[in-house]
Amino acid sequence: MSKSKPPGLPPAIFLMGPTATGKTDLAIELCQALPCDIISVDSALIYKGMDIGTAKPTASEQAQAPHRLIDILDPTQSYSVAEFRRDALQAMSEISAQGRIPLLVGGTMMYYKALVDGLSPLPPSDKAIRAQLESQAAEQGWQVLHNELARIDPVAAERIHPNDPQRLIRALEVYHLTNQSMTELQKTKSDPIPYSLSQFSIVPQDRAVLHSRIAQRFETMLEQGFQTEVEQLRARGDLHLDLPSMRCVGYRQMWLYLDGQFEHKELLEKGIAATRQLAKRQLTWLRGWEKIHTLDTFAKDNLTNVIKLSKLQL
RNA sequence: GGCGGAAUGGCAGAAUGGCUAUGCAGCGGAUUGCAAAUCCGUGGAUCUCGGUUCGACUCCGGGUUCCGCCU
Repeated sequence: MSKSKPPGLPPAIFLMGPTATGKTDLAIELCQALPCDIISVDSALIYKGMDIGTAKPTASEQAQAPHRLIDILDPTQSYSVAEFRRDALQAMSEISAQGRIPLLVGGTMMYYKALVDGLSPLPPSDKAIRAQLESQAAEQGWQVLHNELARIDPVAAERIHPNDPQRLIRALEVYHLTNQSMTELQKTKSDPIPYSLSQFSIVPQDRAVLHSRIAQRFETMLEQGFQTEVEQLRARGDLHLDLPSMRCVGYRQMWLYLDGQFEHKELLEKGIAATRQLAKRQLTWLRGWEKIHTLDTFAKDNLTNVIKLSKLQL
């Protein structure tokens, strides 16, 4: 073990990137070359029974390289960034303790963000308060809630748009739960991540190529029985479109298709478009990301480069 | 071949003489316990040639293409 960094922080590797760019393949190669253990950073792979539509690593891929934080929840459940951060840090410390390197792989960029930068001591969500705020909005309109937020937390109201129910509810919820404004609480932040990070993203250089890979992959999912997978989830009877799991890209569109909301041709269009939009948002996160090495999906020397660039910080 | 109808942005689709809708897709951005979520912003069009008119997506004529019906 080499140790060139005075603080002696253990190493960790991040492999980020939009959907359909080859993260899993490279991660498995890395595991064969370095003493790495994979931690999934993906808000959809956490769900059991959602395999085809999430492009979950196959059984044989997982046999080659076990992934942590996959299949940890039932689709009726929900997860959160804070839970992810807790679970990921736990897994990272276990891996490091064994003298191995945590390799974080996935595309849920807010999870990475929270992991690297930490979170503020905000309270967890509260179902009852959310339900109450939502019914208030249904009666009085979201503008009323926004006005209320402007009174208790003008700074947050400034940046949260009145049409953004998710953030509006969260900001009000925080206040109701703590009697302090979100802005006040966000002045405190948890410690930075105690690892020496090597961060990579993998992306095809040409957007058109990314788009065609996305289209191809969605069609492959259909061939692999994606419709049946969603039919089975529907048949359980306890799932619905308001659950985070069923709002995942592809699942939502398939659900609506099975409801008879549109034709098969539109399913294809809408599923692919939703995936492209996801990729675009992921690219937006990546564009401003600090200390990142960008790899090209089609480069032949990605493995070599990751090893070389990671060692610089080991 | 004849008759009728239609041609508007990548797609769908309004506007019948004077402010060039709108939706979807695309593109850019935001992002602190649902994030594969949620939200914000945004370029781009009247098939072609001529005519009428102060002014044409709109009215008239020629052409082209498409659709339907008939022979």
